[in-house]
Amino acid sequence: MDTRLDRDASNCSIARTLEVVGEKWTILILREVWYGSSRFGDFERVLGCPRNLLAARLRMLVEEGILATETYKEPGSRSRPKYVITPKGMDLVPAVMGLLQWGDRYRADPEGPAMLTRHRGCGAPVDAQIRCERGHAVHAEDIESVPGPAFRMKAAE
Amino acid sequence: MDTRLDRDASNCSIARTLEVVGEKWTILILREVWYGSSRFGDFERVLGCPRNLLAARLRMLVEEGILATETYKEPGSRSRPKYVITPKGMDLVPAVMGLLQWGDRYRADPEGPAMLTRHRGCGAPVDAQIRCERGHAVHAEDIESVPGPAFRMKAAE
DNA sequence: TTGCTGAGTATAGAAAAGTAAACTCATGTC
DNA sequence: GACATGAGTTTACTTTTCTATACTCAGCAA
Repeated sequence: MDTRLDRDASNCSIARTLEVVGEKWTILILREVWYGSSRFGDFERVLGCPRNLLAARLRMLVEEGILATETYKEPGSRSRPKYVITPKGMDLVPAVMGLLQWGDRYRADPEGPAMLTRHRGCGAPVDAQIRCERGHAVHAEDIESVPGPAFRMKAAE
Repeated sequence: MDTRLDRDASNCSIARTLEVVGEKWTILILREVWYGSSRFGDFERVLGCPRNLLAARLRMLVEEGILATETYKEPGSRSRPKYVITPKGMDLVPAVMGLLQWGDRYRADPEGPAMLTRHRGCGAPVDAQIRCERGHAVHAEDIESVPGPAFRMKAAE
């Protein structure tokens, strides 16, 4: 007899996001798209990712609507596919900025980061931060997590 | 002969962060810590994660300084270890908030999210966003990535 | 018509993760 | 002293993921 009064952790937005972007290479592919890559060969060369995994990840990202395919044509060659980011993909930027920022703080080279991110136009460095709807900057310790509409408990076994 | 004039992608803060938190279960363990779990048995029960992997991930998170061990004592039992988050671990919150937010937007149940995050005290919902040092809210499209102090090109092969 | 190129597919082997169960170890209760 | 408990470790096996390399395929060019 075992009364498990635990929160049902399968019903979680973090876990569900990780189902899409949690596999190896996926976030690094997106990073390369942000940095300007768009072709199969670009990703392969810069990332050193195996071709079959690269093909599988790109296919999945397109199916999920995070990337979309377009075509390009080099003079003297036939049309080939390229990959561009969609608005749904752009919405992953805050999460990846958070990872970037943590790495810059705790795992960068002694000289500093390899890439800097700036606000285009104003030129000032950018960072990911947490704000509440009223515009206050929120410290991580001041975030309160409360059950939402889809909150469920685990079934007893 | 192969002149690779590619950016050296190994020297990247995103990739380095993923080396620490990119394995399966790691971020979910941190989520449980934020939601209040601290004991080996809590994680095992709520996550359904295999014990050997759980032990390995906890050990790694402690080695990295993201979690720390303390002891607790139930009356009538001996002291046992528990896991608490460190400031270095709290600095991962913006990244995980970004993942949570994306999942809430694109992969939540029809009724809505399972958990809501609020600013303690003011009570307003919080979200991860990108700002520049001058305080402007920055759209993902307006982020410019430029080479930083540790920028390197790949060696030609 | 032979070769070249970019974008894949196919396949085989290695590594990691998942599953399940047994075992250890310290200490507190009966 | 015998047993219970939480926090692991160990072992054995299956499945999935990762890596590396070879192969295919379409169209352009010589």
